[in-house]
Amino acid sequence: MSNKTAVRPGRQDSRRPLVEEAAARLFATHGFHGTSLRDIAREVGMLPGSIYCHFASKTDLLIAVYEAGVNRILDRVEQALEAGGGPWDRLERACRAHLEVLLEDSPYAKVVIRVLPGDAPEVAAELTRLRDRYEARFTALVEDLALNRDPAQFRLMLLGALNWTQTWYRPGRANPAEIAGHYVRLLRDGALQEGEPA
Amino acid sequence: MSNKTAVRPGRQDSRRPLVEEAAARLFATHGFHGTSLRDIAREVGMLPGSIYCHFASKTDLLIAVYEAGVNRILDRVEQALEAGGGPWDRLERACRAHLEVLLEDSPYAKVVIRVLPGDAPEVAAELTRLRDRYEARFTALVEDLALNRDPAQFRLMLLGALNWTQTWYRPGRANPAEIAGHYVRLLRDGALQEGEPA
DNA sequence: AAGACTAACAAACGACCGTTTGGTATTACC
DNA sequence: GGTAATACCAAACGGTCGTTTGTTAGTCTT
Repeated sequence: MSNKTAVRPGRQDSRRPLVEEAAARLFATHGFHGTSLRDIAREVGMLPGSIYCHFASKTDLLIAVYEAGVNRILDRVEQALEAGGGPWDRLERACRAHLEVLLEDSPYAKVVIRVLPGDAPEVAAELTRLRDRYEARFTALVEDLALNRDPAQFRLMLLGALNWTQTWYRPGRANPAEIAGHYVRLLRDGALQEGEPA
Repeated sequence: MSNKTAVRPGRQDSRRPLVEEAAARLFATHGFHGTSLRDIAREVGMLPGSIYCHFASKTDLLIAVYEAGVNRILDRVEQALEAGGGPWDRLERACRAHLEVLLEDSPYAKVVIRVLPGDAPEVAAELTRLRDRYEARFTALVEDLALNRDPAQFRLMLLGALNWTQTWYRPGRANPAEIAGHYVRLLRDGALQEGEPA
């Protein structure tokens, strides 16, 4: 009776990525405390205890998702910046990439924005460190604008507005490209310069 | 042995406000799922079951806190608008009031921003309705600006940036008045008009 | 082919969860 | 002063939580 081989894949961590992805999806939609290991296990069709074959604890799983999320945002933004261009163009493309991965592509990215470091106090410092890796990239982009003053407030305002989109965004209305365009244009020119005067 | 009267206040709901306030504080810092009724009860020195003398369920308690939070933000903003002024001045004062109550004064307000309606699916519609009460007030303020286009994106960007401050704000750095001033000025004039050219 | 290794199961652990029940002491009302 | 109402205690309910333990079945190495 050997016609049912490959049911158990054995050594190669085959289902680890599946666990991670299910966790990302559930953390993104229900939050960290709102998701149980049993929910995650059910999603990939295994038992709760089996998760510990791949992750030492629930918070370890969160860290893995968090890190993957930051990497995905960074990769996507880096890729969007390869085309070069002026500092304002580059900033807008970075914002567009940020919103695309956050709102449409990746539940991993959603977790980075949705789950606060304080949700897992024991690893809060680690999560903050991961978040800061991305914020640093954004700081550099804003510095390139060579603003006369308050680049920090500029950065905080833009990043805050971008991240908050997750609470109201629904597919079908304004898309990430349009939102990024609006936001960067507003910050650059101001609302008083927008559009043609009637 | 009647020299210890007034230990039990009896009929008048004396400790109900205490329960509500403790819940607001804990929901604000640890989130809805991260706070147990036992945590709340311990904070006010009573037993978990006793909370049900005042609230029918944990989600009912959340609704009460949520409603109080929205009312506090609305009251504070309304009060800040009494002084009149031009539409841009009024908007800045509203933002300042919003940030003051959110960042410094009231854990109730923090809950409205921190806790997402989806955290309590059974009452999500009710929580969204409460949130919308405030957003509507803000929409009116933006309409008064008579912008040429995209008042919706303008409102979403400003409100998003304001609400996100809760994730990075620490007392001692920029205060609410300064943040509101920066944000509104940026949105009105744009970063290119900021400061004196070197 | 034998042994080391590991993904996963099966089952349980103690702790904690939101909630309920019943009793008790205090207060307000007629 | 008797009675109803209430704020709270005391204790438990069933359920779920993150996690652990022991075992089984398959793969990889040699």
